[in-house]
Amino acid sequence: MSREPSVLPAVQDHAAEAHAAEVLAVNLIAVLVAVSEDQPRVLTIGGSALPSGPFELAHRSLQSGLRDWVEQQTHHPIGYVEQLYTFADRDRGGGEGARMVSISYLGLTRERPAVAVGATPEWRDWYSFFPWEDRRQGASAVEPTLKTGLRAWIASAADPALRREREQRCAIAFGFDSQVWNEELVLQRYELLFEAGLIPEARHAAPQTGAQTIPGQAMTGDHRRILATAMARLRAKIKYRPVVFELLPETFTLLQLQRSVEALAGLLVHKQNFRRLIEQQNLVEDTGAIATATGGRPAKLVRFRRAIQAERAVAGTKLPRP
Amino acid sequence: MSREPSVLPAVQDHAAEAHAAEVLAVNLIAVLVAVSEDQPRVLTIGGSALPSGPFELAHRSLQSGLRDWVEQQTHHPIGYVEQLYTFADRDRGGGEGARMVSISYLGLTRERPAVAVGATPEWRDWYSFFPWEDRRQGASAVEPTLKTGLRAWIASAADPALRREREQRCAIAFGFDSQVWNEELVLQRYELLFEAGLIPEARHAAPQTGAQTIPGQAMTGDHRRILATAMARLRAKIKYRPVVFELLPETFTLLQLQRSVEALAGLLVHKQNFRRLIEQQNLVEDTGAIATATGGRPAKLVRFRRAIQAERAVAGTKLPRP
DNA sequence: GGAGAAATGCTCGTTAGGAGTATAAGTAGA
DNA sequence: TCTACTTATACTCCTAACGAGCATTTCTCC
Repeated sequence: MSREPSVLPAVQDHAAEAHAAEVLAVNLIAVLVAVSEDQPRVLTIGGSALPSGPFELAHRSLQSGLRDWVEQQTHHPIGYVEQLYTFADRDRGGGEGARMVSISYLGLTRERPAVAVGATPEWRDWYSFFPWEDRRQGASAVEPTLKTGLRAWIASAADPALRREREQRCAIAFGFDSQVWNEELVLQRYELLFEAGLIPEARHAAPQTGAQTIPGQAMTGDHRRILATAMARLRAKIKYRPVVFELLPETFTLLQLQRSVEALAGLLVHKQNFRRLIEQQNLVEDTGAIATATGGRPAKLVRFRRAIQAERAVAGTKLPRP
Repeated sequence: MSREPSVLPAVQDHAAEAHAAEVLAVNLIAVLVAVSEDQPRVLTIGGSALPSGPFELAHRSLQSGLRDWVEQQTHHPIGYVEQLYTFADRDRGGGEGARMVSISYLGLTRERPAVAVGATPEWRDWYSFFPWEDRRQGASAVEPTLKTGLRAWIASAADPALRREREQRCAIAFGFDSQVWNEELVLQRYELLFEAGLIPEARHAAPQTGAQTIPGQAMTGDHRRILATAMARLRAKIKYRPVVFELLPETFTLLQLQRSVEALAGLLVHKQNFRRLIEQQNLVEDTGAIATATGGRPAKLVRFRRAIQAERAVAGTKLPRP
């Protein structure tokens, strides 16, 4: 939570109901996610910024403000919206004392008819911003670069205690030293790389080790961090709440469902166990239709049982291990 | 998420980077929790309001702003702070068009030397606001009143579909019809009671059924809802992150730990299984000291192993069933 | 010295979930 | 038409996690 630079000392005089409440600009930022062709996509403006806009008095509420203008931009209804995090930046824009409060949201939407590539807004594969987060083919291609960079950073620690600490944090976040990869630690990994100065945004913090920058596109301001937050939240959420369905078409096959979960988690799962899980939770029902196979035996087309939401405090789509 | 009244229609003209960003007052609200004498307490101002204050330019960040003035008020360090939710209310204070954005936080602190009762601020048992949430002695005393009220509300539904829906929501939230009580659904329960007009705050919404109001103290504005949010979050969190320790003294016995968990969850747990869980997770270590028993065989005094935080992506204190 | 209260140790049975084997039913191409 | 390949679907096995009890130990208080 140490996202804000610690510039000023703490103040003591703010039992300040005395002077009138100060006013600040409030901004809404959306991380809008869809899945197409087995890739999770995120909606960007100009390729490297998240859509964002001011919260206005005319808006009915924060959420509807967000909904309104996102739908206007994408011309698609957003099924699911949830608040992510609110933060305040001193740095941002307008000099001295200016302050903006940003409220970020995660939104899920269906795969939509393709929008022209290069257009604004544009859907981008979220792994183009976080290549190391995709481990569906095993360790990603950037892994060696990343490991080298982190090792250099660990080694560059002045005292042994600090070195030990860095070592441990890396081990947990990246699954070094026989630890397992935890797909939910997206934000921790990003923050480590940031601290280690291994990503372009960090070109001012942390003693440079001279190590090269990790592949993976940067984003405007701290939008990449916000995306990391969204990814972490979504990866956690699909395990205990059936939100994946917001990303799928009305009817789908179990494999499609599985591929979507895998795309989000960045991990492959055991097919048979995945099906068992879905079935025993009664999450889907047959439509009677059969999928025109892409190869292999045709699969039943199923649909999400919305009723399940009402029936019980729904456990959710757990995902089995690879 | 339908907390804001739907007054105005959605607006369409807000691709509005054009006109200058509008400015709004930003408020910080704290739900500060402690446990003493096996009761969870929440810090109130004037007995029925949560501490809150404006976010000011002088504050280093949102979190430190909160920390600053809460510590100033309570004269105690807060070990743990996490953001809860941000909302905007049209209604609140200064008429027409005035709008305030409120950012709520959950804070955990140690049991402190008692503050005089009746003082401001004052620590209050959180079950005095939510009597139905304490099921450590089995169903609470208010349960019959509550059940009657809800049944009346269900019956008052115009068409059968609506009736059926209400029935189901109650069954899930309150564990009617042989469903089990889920201690995490604090907010859902509150919202149902609100909708049913069974609590004082709701004295304007929903067709009154004439049923009496449920016992349980109301709070200023929507503070009771925020407290519900905090309770839900905390009850969920203690199951997968070792945050209970923030509420305990430096050294403690396993029973003390258990009682604290039970106090928060509002449920009793199986003692032996609870110990097994704690032990196999290596969450605590012996201090060598022995507790001067209150009755019964003396217990080992243990302390929380802070190291655990670093060692692994810590699973957390799971709690066994009653 | 007996009763009561807690601490602590151990067992048992069920279930969730990880992993693998086997078989069925399509498509694409030789 | 036959073969290879791909995917769907059904079962089996095994282990760890966890809910539920029983039993024993070690105190304090009558």
